[in-house]
Parts: sequence; structure tokens; C-alpha cells
Amino acid sequence: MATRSTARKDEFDALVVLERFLPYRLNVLAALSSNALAQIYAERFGLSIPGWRVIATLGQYDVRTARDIAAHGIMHKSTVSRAVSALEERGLVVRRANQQDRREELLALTAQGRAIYASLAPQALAFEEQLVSVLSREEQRTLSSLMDKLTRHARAMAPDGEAGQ
Amino acid sequence: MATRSTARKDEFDALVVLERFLPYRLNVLAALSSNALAQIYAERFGLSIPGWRVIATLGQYDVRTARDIAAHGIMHKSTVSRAVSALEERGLVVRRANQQDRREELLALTAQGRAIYASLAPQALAFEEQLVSVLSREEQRTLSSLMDKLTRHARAMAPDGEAGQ
DNA sequence: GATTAACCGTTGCTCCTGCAACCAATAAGC
DNA sequence: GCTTATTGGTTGCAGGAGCAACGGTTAATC
Repeated sequence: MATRSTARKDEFDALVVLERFLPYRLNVLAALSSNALAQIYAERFGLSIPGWRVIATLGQYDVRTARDIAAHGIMHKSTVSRAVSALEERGLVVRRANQQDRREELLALTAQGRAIYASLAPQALAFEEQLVSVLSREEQRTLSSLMDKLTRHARAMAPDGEAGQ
Repeated sequence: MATRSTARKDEFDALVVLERFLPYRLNVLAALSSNALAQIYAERFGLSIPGWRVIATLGQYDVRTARDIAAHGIMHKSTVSRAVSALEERGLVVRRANQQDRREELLALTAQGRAIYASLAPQALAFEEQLVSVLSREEQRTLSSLMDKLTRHARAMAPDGEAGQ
């Protein structure tokens, strides 16, 4: 193993090569993308990451429960709960009790919330566009399809309801 | 816009479709993979995520500074600092002052640290293998190459030294 | 060569986040 | 129908993580 006194193996007998280890690479890429995106919605709108995710989900789906949002984005339910409270306090989100099942609350954006969504969405898309601009359209489609496959499989692998609780 | 009283747009006029929005998808996939992997090194070895990353980096590169590790894995320098302190206290990592530049410290695994690395690495690889098993070898190579391109570009886009500070 | 700037790493502070326990409501079991 | 389990959501608590300010060291500037 340690043959030389001042060993410098430089990944000779490395067991895991991080640059090829998918979970590590996914984290690095997700962190880079998240950090960059966060600058937009944090600085300009004072939104946290979960806050933006809640708004984006409600912007797309109109009405959802906190549980749905958590499961969709692999967030802890307490994370979503607190994000929703903060957004409600700022008047961006409203809760409405579901009369069919009064355990859950139906969430929706207010007019103000939709305004932020409408203002933020194009900037988010522009960022994404810039990010994927190194790939050809064909490559983008391929990446998309591979990620879908992987995500479906990863969700299936996750212990029971780990797909967000 | 809101044409019907009980609107249910279901992504009709959604500005951002999360299922196709790359940063969101990257986060979801990274979270799924991280959560699953964390179970291995948290439960069996009491390691935090940054802790495991430090060990994996030193396992591969033998000797690195905290700064290197942070930049490599897009972690904040304080995160790495605290992870290293914890690992040192457990006797898994040693610091050695660099005599050429006494600002930085050269980090390395102890025998005990290497033992954990050796025990953990195969399990991590097995998990990765299981994760990518939905893809053919060809698809795995393609994904790998696309992710490399994207990551290089994302690193270049990041403000100056954001590639880990 | 003295001052200034840049850099590595640590730490106090604060906020975030996950866990687990909990409340309220519904569903299941008997 | 009453008890028990499950579920959606909240919250106290404790650990984790980012920010910014700092000490100590080296590089740059003049």
C-alpha cells in the first residue's frame, strides 16, 4: 500500500474515482445550478429555495397540497410546511381547507404570488437556456430522456414513501 | 387567464414545467441519490455528507488541502473545516502543516480512515451500479459525457471562485 | 522594505433543515 | 360503533450550513 514515504498516489489505487462517481457528480452539478439560480430568486425576491419551489409548483399546478409538493420535489414535509407559512405571511400563497378531507389543505398562489411567478419564470428559463447551451438540441433531448429513466428508477428504489415525506 | 371559477389548469399556461426544468430535475435526482447513499455511510459509519466527501476525496487523492476538497465538491470552506475537525477528532484524518506555505494544511487519511474508506467504497460503488443499472453501457457513457460537458460549462459560468470557496 | 491586498482556515452568529413527537382527522379492524 | 392505525400538517429541539469577520501567512505594490 504505502510504499513511498511521501506517497502521492493520485488516484492510482483509488477505489472510487469521484469524477466518475455518479452520485457525487450529480451533487456537484445540482449544487452549481442551484447556487446560480438561487442568486436570482433570493436577491431579487427574497425567496428561499423551498419557497421558490413551492411557488413554481403552484404556478404550474394551480392547486396542490403540501404533501404533493413535498413528494414532487423530494423535500421534507416540515421544510414545505415552513416555506408555506412564510409565503402565506407574505401574502403570496393562500390555504383553503379541503372539505372532502379536512386533514389536508389546498394551496394556491395569490395574485401577488402569481405576479412573482410570472416575473421569475422567464429569468429561470433564461438561466436554464444558458446552462444547456453547451449541448445541441439532440444532446439535450438525450440527456432529458436519460435523466427521466434514472429518476424513475431512483424513485422506485427509494424506501416506500421516501419519494418525499 | 383565470377563466373558470374553480380553475384547474394542470400545466396549461404553466410558464415553467418542472418536469422539464433541468435545475429542478437535477436537484430531485441528486436528492434521491444522496438520501439513499447517506443511509449507508450515516447508519453504518456515523459519517455526515461532508464527512464522507472528505474521506472519499482523500481516499482518492491521498493528500489535499481543505480548499481543494471544497472546490472539488462545491462545498463551503466552513463546511469542510468543520467536517475535517470532526474527522480529526475521530482519528480518521491528520493535518500536517505545509512548510512551503504555512497558511494551508495538508490533509490525509489515517490508517483507520483508510479502513473506513476501504469498507465504504465497495458499498458506494454497488449502490451506483444498482442506480445506473437501468441504463445500457452505451447510455451510461453518453450520460457521463453529457454531464461532463454541462458541469464544465456550469463551473465556467459560476462567479469567479464560486467553484468552491 | 513597509504597506496593502489576497489567501487559507476557523469561529460566532443566525437561519435552515431533519427528526421525532404531536394534534387533528380519516380509515381500518374487530 | 369503538378502538387502533394511518395520514396531513405543525412544532420543539438539536445538529448542520452559510455568512461574515477574524488571525495568521504570503504575495503584490509602491
